[in-house]
Amino acid sequence: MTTQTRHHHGNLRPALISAGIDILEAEGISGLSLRKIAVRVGVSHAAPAHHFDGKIALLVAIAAEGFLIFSQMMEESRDKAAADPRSKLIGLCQGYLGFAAQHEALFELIFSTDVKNHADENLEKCSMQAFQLLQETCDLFEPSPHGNRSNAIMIWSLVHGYACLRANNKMVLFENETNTPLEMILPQMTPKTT
Amino acid sequence: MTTQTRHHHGNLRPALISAGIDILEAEGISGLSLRKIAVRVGVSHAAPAHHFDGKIALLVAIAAEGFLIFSQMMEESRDKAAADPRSKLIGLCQGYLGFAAQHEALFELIFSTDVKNHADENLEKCSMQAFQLLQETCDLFEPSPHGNRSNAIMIWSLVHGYACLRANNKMVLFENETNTPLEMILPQMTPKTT
DNA sequence: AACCATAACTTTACAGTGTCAAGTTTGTTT
DNA sequence: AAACAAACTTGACACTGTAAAGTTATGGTT
Repeated sequence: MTTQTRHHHGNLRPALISAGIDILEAEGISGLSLRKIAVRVGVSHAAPAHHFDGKIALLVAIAAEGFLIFSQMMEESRDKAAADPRSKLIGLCQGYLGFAAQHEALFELIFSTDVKNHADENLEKCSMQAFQLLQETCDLFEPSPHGNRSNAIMIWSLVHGYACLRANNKMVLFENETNTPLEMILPQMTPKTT
Repeated sequence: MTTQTRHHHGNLRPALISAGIDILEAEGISGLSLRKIAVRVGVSHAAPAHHFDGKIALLVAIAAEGFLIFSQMMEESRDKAAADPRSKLIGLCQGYLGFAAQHEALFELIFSTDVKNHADENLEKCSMQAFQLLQETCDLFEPSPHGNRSNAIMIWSLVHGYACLRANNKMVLFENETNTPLEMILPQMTPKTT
C-alpha cells in the first residue's frame, strides 16, 4: 500500500517492456541489453528471467507493443485523411512511413529475424491487427485482375520497401528526390463504386 | 613456399571475410562472432583486429562482398531473360528476390543499421554498383510523369519490400498466394521506343 | 494468529563476447 | 648480420545472457 521501496516490484513485466522501448529508442537495438533494462527499472539483472523466458522473449513482447504503436499511427493518420479511397490509402501509408521514421529501432525490431523466429501468440495477434488495417484500406479499391489480394501485397511491399530504403539512406542515390512523396510512386487503382 | 603451418597466415584478410560469410549463412547474424571466425580460420581471437578496425568493420567488408554477390545474381538473371524491357526487369527482380531468399542472413546484413552507420568507401562502391543495375534496367522504360527517377524508386521499393516481407513470412497472411509472381505486382510501364 | 507454500526478487557463478596492451614470431630492408 | 616493421599470440578486462541457489514478501489455509 505504501510507496516505499519494496523488495517486490509488483509491476515488473510491463515496466521492463516500457524501459526496453526507452533504451531501444535512445540507443538502438545493439545498445539494448537485459542488464541495462534491469538497472533502469531498479531491479537485479536476473529479475527479468522470472517474467520472460530469455532475452528474445522480452524482445518479442517489446515488438508486440511496437506493433500496437504501429497500428495506432497508421489508423490515426488514415482517419485524419479525406474520405475518398486514395486519400485514405495515402494517409495510412504516411502513418506507416511515419512510424518507420520516428521509431527507427522499433521498426527494425518488429521485422527482425530474432523476433520472427520466435513464435508468440500475442505478437501474432498484434501484427495481424496492423496488417488488417492495410488490408481493409486496400479493399476500398477494385481488386486487381490478378487476384483478390494482389493489391494489398503490392501496396504493402511498396510502402515497406520505401520505408526500409529511406531508413537506409539509400534514397540519397536519387539526388534531391529524397522526399519523393507517396503520390508519385503509389500506382493508380480504381476505387470501388459501392 | 611450403604449405606447412606458419606463424603468419599470409592471406588472413580475405580468409576472414570468407569464413565470416560461411558462418553467417550457417548460423545467421546472431551466430556470427569474431572469435568464431578466428577459430574457423585457425588463428588467434585477436588476429582480426590487425586487419579490421573492430567487428563492425569486418561486417562492413562482408557486406561489400555481399553486394557483389547481389549484383552478380541480378545481372545473371537479367541477362538470361528475353530481350524486351519488361522481361529484363522481371529477370532482374527475380535475381533480387533470389538473393534475398538464398542468402537470407547476408541480405539482412547488407541492409542492417550496423553496416549503414559505418561509412566505408568500398562498401559505397559495391552498393552503388548493385543499384546501378536496377537503375539502368528501369531506364529501358519511359520516365514517369512525376520525375525522371520515380520509376526506379518505385520498382526498387516494391521489390525490396516484397523481399523483406517474404523473408519475414508475412505473406502467409495471404493464404496460398505465397508465391505471387512478380508479374502480378509489377505495374505496367511503357517501354522506350528508341 | 500462526503457518506455510509459492511467487518475486537477489546473489553468485560461468561461459561467451569485443577490445585493448604487451609480448613473440616472421619477413624485409639495409 | 642487424634492425625494423608487419603479422600474429597471449593475457586481461568489462560486458553480455543464463542458470542455480538463496532470500524476502504475499496470499491463503487452518
